[in-house]
Amino acid sequence: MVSKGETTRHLILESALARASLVGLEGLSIGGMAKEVGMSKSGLFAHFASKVELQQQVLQLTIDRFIDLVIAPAFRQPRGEPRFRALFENWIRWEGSDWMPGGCLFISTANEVDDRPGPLRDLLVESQRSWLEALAKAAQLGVEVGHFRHDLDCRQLAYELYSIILAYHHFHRLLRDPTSRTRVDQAFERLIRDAKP
Amino acid sequence: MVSKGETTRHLILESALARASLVGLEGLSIGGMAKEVGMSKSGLFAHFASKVELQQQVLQLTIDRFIDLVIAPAFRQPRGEPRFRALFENWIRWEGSDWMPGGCLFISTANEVDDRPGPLRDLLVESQRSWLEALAKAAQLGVEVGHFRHDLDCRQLAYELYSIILAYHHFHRLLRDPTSRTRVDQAFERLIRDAKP
DNA sequence: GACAAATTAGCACGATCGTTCTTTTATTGT
DNA sequence: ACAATAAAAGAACGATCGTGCTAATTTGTC
Repeated sequence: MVSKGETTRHLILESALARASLVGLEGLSIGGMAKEVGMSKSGLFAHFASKVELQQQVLQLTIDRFIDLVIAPAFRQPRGEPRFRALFENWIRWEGSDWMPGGCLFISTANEVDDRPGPLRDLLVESQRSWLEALAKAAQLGVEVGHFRHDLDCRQLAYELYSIILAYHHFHRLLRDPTSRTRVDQAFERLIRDAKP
Repeated sequence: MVSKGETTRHLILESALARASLVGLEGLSIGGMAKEVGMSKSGLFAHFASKVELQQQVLQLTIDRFIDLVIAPAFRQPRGEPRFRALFENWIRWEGSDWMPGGCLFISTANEVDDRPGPLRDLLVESQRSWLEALAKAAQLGVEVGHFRHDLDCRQLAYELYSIILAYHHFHRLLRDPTSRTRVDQAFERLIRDAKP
């Protein structure tokens, strides 16, 4: 049976994740989170060794969820173009997840920690690296299967896929541009077209 | 003659801009800035009506500088591909300005305010819109001059140019990827190639 | 249902936050 | 140089920050 402590710890992390998406990981405050889950500051804090520990756990939870919702289902698609497309579509859906009401936590955290060495930065950098690796690998499989050209620069393709997602996030969330979804789709099709033999 | 007050106000804004690039506009604190310019909290604060007023002035200063360093020099280039290339190159240089040691203030501010209505958000959104307008206009001139194809979607081109710059920022600053400059150049060339007749 | 262990609350700490006063110091125009 | 004015400092405010301690409460086990 799962202990009470674990249950409330997950509850706290869940609430913190939603909040962090709005105000950033650095913007989280113990008092604010305590109010949101309806318990005392010290009662909440007792579940973690420090604030940065809590932030790490929130980020790790987000990483795990990204694997579950974006990567894993895509890797159940046939290798090559279908899988690559699934990665794109799941990623776009991820950006609009309703349990991240303030937008992608990875992107906002990246802007917070890119100049602040520490465990948060390390965790994010490592996860981003392996995500890029996965993207490049999926493209490479597309080459081997014959969907993409043989001289395709797979890492470059990963870079450009990443770039159009970042722009989607930027335009959609900051400018509230209603055409942002169409724009990212067009950019993706151009990406695929140029990757074909 | 320029008054003493104006001089120190500019000094404060200059220091605040560098600091904001590292910690974000929201991360600025009156006490911290006072220490950095070597004056008292209240002495510094007396130059502004409120903190958000100071933040607005920092952002406006950055906007003015962007016009001076990126837009204006590019618009002195011949219209068409040369001007479009100049916009790209100046923009890339902008991202590495040494007076913004923590990276582009527009990008970090975008992530901070995209869910927080207020004067900061309004100012940023408006400036970003007109920047996109300027990019699309430059592309349109390229069409009229015959450097780009007649059926080119200029706004889409602006979107994709923006996207590769965002990725450059992300990879360069978070992952410290040494290939990021090569990647963005390759992406830009692909952009230009696809835009040609 | 009693006992041990785990979980939560209450309270206080030093520090820092933005902001408002009053007082002192420096600059300006004549 | 002197008076008028602008600029900077000093001190204090209520609030909130992360964190440590102790006491009360709830949970799981026999």
